[in-house]
Amino acid sequence: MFYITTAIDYTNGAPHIGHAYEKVLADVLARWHRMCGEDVYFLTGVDQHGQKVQQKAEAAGVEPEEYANAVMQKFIALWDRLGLNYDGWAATSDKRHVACVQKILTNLKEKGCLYKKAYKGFYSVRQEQFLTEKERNEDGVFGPEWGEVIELEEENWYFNLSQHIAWLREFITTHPDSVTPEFRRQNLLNAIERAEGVDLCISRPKNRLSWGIPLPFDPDFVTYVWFDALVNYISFAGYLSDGDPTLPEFSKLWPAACEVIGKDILVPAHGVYWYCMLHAMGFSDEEMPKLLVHGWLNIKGEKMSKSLGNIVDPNDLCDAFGAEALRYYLVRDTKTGYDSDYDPERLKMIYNTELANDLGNLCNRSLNMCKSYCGSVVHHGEGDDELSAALRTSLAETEATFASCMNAYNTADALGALNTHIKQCNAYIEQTKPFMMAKDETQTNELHRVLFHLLESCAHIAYLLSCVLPQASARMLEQLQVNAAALTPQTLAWGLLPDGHTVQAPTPVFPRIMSEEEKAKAAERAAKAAAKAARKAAQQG
RNA sequence: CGCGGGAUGGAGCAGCCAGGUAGCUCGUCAGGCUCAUAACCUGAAGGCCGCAGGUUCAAAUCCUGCUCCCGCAACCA
Repeated sequence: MFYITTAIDYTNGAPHIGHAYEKVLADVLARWHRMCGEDVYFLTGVDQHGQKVQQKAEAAGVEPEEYANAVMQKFIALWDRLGLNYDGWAATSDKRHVACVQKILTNLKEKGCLYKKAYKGFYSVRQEQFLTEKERNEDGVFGPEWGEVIELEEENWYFNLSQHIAWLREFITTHPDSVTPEFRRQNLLNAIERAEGVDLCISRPKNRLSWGIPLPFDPDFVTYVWFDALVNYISFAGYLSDGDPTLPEFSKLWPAACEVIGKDILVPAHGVYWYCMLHAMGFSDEEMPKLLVHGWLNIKGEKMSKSLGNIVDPNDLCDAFGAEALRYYLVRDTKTGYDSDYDPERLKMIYNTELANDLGNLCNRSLNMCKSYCGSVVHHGEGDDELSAALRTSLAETEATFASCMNAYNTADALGALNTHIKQCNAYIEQTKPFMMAKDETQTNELHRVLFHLLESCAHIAYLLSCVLPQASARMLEQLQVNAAALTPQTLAWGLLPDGHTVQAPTPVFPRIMSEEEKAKAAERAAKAAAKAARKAAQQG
């Protein structure tokens, strides 16, 4: 079982391209493992509780639940548009989740992991949190970013996080695959050193915050939003569900093979709180989830933020370039784990070169030659030649590289490998010149062999791309008349197209995206080439 | 000495862990082709691999020092 989750998005604002990146990455990985014949469960959702949602709702004059659900619809609509194929939807106001969180809290209290104590300190009304000495600025005062700061004494419930830190350090140290990439794991280890000796406050007084899950043993409090949100990975996997038929069977899913999160919520939320929560619940080292930590998409080197006003709406990109172009860009032009720069010019460039010019054009010209020269019937042809043998070797190597990269979450290099083979196919056409062979009846056999090699390559590529471009892939396979339902990357072998197989006439799957200016420039270049050809013809004549 | 990421031809990146002719994509220039989505193929120009030392027969790669950029308060993946 490959159980993959994403961070659940906070419903206090509309989704942006960063949200889309994480979900597309997870969807691509989920689809890949599904292709490989594994049982896959892909969970994503939204984090609805907490102070900020309550505040936004108050400002909008609606109930928090209504507000959270309205924002949730924006996320769902975007995920639909981007073709996310998730199996479970984790919305934290879901009754099943609430029940699970409360059971966990009850269990932890019975185990003695929770305690109530009074805390007196400086409290930021705006940020709704107690401040520590670290929050003081150089002048020894709390800066204006905290708004009004008052001294407050308050009782709250605490989770004995500090009791688990020694175990956590040992676990992370001895489990190199717990956090990917490696340098993020080092970040976490550094953070653990600093996290010592502090317990986690897991409650908020109801008079301050009502939009949350009530503590089952103390009705004056609701659960701290992180303690609530992190539980989604197990609550929606069926943990403590008493066989609820609307939820999966927990023992089949857990532990998660891959929890996809952003770099900002590794420390302390996932790397410290979550692992320690699970440890407190009684999960063993072998039952800990693995974290895949991705970087951020920056805008021209700057962090994307509401305050800078450089937020990118994925819906606009879908309008301009199409959802699949965006999917391809997000997993092709980012190195998983590291920050990348978002640049719409690059999105267009990559789409035009790799999908339109290289792959789309390859499929189109190959199918077109098959139609014109062979009545759209694929013949294997007798014998062999060096160029064709090299092409088959290239394809086999490409498929191996693609698989190993995808298994290592390295989507960029997986797609890069495919593109390299696509380029080789285009070069193979120039080298073998099937369009010349078609004019010579004695070369029919060679022509058949070349076209078969091209179309067979197209079929393999289209199939492998289905985890990134499900719709475009389906259209290519349709034109190639290949049923990919029973295929797996492991059993993918030469000969998908049987001798005598009939394909369809081509229709471009990836039309080029060009502005009027670019069209004019291209026309100018074409005119120049035509003039040159004419001049040459005149010279020869 | 707070932590971490980065600095490689015009742009974006790989190579560094396991030293040995500096690679990829885009762009530019020239040539070729005509099956194709004004697409494709070939070739060329363009880099003292941030700076300074050191180790070595040999350093983008290892070591030391330094400079610069970006994150680490909030909005926020």
